[in-house]
Amino acid sequence: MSTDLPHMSGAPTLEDVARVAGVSRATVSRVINGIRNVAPDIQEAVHRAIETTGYVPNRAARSLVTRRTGAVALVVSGAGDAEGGEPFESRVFADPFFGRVASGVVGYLRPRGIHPVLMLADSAQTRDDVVSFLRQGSADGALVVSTHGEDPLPKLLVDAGLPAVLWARPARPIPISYVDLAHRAGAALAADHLVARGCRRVATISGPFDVPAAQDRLSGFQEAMAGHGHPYVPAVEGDFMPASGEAGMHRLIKEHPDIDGVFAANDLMAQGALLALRDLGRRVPDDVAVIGFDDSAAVTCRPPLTTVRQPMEDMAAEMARLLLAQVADPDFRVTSVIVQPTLVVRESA
Amino acid sequence: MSTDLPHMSGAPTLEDVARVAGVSRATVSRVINGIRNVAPDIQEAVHRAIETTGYVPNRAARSLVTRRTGAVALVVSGAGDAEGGEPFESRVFADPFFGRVASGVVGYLRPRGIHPVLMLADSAQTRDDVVSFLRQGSADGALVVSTHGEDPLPKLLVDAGLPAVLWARPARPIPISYVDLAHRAGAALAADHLVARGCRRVATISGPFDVPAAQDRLSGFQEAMAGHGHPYVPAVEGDFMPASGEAGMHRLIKEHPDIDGVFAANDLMAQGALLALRDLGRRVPDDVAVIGFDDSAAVTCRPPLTTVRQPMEDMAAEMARLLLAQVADPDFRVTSVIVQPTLVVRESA
DNA sequence: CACGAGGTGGAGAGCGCTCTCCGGTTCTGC
DNA sequence: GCAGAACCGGAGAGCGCTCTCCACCTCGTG
Repeated sequence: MSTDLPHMSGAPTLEDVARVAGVSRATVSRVINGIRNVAPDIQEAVHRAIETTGYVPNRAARSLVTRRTGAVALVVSGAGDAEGGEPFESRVFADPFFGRVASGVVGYLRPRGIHPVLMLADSAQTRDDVVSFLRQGSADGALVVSTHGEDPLPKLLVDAGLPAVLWARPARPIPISYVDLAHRAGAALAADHLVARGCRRVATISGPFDVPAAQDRLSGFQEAMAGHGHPYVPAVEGDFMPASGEAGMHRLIKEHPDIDGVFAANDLMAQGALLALRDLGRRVPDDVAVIGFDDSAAVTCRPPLTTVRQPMEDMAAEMARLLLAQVADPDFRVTSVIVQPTLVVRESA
Repeated sequence: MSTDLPHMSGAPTLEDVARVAGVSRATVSRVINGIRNVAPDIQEAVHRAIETTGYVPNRAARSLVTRRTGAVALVVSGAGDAEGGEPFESRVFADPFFGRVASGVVGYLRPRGIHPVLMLADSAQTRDDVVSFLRQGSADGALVVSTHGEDPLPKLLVDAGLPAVLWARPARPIPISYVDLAHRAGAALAADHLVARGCRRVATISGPFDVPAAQDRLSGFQEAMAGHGHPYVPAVEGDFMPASGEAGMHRLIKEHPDIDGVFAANDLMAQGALLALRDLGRRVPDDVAVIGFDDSAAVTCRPPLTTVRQPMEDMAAEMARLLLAQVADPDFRVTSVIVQPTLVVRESA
């Protein structure tokens, strides 16, 4: 249907549209970008010409001059040398956490016509790749989700002066925007609920101590319990995976057989804990109440998990919003957003 | 450390490197792209100049002339108007299926320095966006995962002459490359195993009838069972989600209380079926043997699921490989790859 | 020693777009 | 009725890169 122009090779360009519409390149550009006023009849002619030629602006040419790409990098950054030996990408994408973050990012970006470029950084080499990618002008900025607090990527980005927004507060203070959850407040919610429920012997399965969020959830929980008159809370360290929750639960019950309440630092570990409790013949929540964190895997558990909800999609969208603001205005100052969690009561506690 | 050049504004360009190295732009370009011979000492000088200037080639400028971007679109295409009302992106990214495909794609693309751009197409508008995106030259081709067989996107892509590779054979024949699993053979594997195990009353929980893969798994299973002397296999339709597996299992047991073997068209539904069987007090695998499909959620089930393994990561990598071949050589003919599944025996059957 | 072949670096023409000027036209106000 | 402002379209200079020519130089060969 776009064969009206007989002797044109390749994709139509602005020049072609201009010729068909009988105006100059500049005018077509103005119409397309809606910049300045253009007489209505000329606009009409240009639109018709675009229609007949099937013109689509060339992104490379455009971003060569505008210095904008309309793309952002969505980077998952962490260590690739896990014991499992499983490739980093497998672990990342298998994690429902990543899925929800991606969902929130895409939900915000898509209506704005911008798309995320998926990147993984799990080594010095790949971290440099991310920096190069941005410096090349392949994307306007980066949304970074680090799996470890000590991740060096954020600093590299800051040093290179590249727009970036982090998921979660970095372990060391860096002048960079981030979005995070009030983990301590969330953990306190869990503590309050367990105590209100009448639990007297409460323990916790923590996340890895080198993850700031895990630290906060642990200390927040311990503090809140102390406030309720329980200065000592047995704790075991997990790795946020179901198996570690299961193992942790077994250990806790072995060392403290009279436990009647458990707070797991995420739903996956809570799910593992549930499995362990069933194996041990303990009823949930009657014998042991269980509370998770994140509200990620909560409904697929048996019984459905009471959990501290982390609105990941909203937080991810907020990251995207901050990044775009930063890209649009280089003087945009570093801003951090702390989101409040809520307790979702289901059956496990 | 790159302040050696006092009066340079913005990022260093080829020109800057050339000046520092005392050669021409063309020579620097040749060194960077490794094209033609350049005298060793000059190469050395150029590399040093790149080092001191901190030069990174501008991607837009490069792709403007090469007509290559070094990016591919990873498109999830489906219907956005689900009953759930949940946004499309949430459902897509929550699905471990997508995670594994993404993992395979990234695993293949990353070592080659190319990155996938995440796109969702769930309406006529967004499908056009994908086509425009490619026509703009924002990506060199598309990897398309359709959630429904009748998805119109593949045809749009073919009509526009854009390089694309599909996950799974499209419902209507289209001249486009795809990678698919031998679903019927996989279902037969499940049938053989159930029969060999001694199951006499076998039923199946199918996927949505409008998904070609679900049809194939169903008919492949029925055919294989017929071959084993079981011409009639009770079947209920699910939607690949755990809840539908649970409901389906309840229905099957109600209508056929003596069932001793079940084949679910994916692991998620098998997981639901397991839940239902526990609620009903049936032991797995002693009373009822259960086989899933995909090997996606199999290990987190209780008991661990015997399942038909679909090597999704390998298949996704194969898609990427085909796409790059097609991008590199426009005359590359349409190729389809059919992957053979294997049976993974765990505890549930 | 002359001449052609082969190898190597430079000059310069674009790739398709945006955006700053500039010149011409139409309004406005006194 | 005219100066000045406001408006609007065109010309043209790049954005940073690749790549085709072309010029030059060094050999090898008859």
